[in-house]
Amino acid sequence: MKKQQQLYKGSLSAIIMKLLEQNGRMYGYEITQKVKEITVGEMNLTEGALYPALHKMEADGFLDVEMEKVDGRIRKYYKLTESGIKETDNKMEELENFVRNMQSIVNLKLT
Amino acid sequence: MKKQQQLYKGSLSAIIMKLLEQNGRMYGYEITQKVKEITVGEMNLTEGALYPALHKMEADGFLDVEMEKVDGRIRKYYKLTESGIKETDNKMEELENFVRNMQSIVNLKLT
DNA sequence: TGCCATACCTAAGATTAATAAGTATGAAAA
DNA sequence: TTTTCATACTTATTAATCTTAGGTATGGCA
Repeated sequence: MKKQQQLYKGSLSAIIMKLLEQNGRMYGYEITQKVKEITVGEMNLTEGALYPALHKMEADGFLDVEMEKVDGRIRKYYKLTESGIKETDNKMEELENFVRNMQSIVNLKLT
Repeated sequence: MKKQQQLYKGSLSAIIMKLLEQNGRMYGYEITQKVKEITVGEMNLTEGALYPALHKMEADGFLDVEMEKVDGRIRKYYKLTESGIKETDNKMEELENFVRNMQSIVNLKLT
């Protein structure tokens, strides 16, 4: 049993937005699975964090939603709005600056 | 006026510990100045976050304190304990894993 | 039948940083 | 000389964001 990577608080929205940017549209559960897949199980987005985050981003006008019934189950597909695309760029710049600054301070070893 | 970099929550203790590891011992105010200097003003540790964090790390046994009076002012010098050194390694490994995973997900552009 | 994966949801709690306010010294500027 | 600024510490309140822990429901498989 591998140790779960804890999320640094503030990074979740960047993850969501970037995945939506890359994939066009996704539904919540799909996002959790994608993150698990990409990080080989090291990161696990909890649903208790994910869904409220999606709702907030929608309320903020960064995401649009489409409901679809697939195999008897409801899926809510999210995609970035125009404003969401801009916000994605902002978030990414912030994240990159953060990592750069952390690099300077703590001398990260990234293989 | 440059935009201040917000801290991703969870990163503060890693910053403090790594600076103490590099510099042997430091006092609170010195840590804030060091971070400002290294990041060219982009990061600004708020004192309301820093001091409580130092107190908690001391309470957790990761830091030792020495009080000194310099120029009529009290300074509290902190240094890592044995347990603090181990914790520093853990924190750094976590941080590196986090950045690696973020790399895989969002494709960070680091100059 | 019961369990598991899928797919959504929310309430309560914990953690952690920001904001804002305070105390105090000493040096430099007005 | 009075005020302002940098130094140096402190704490309480607020805000943001995640975890934990529950809940509902469908459909496939053992």
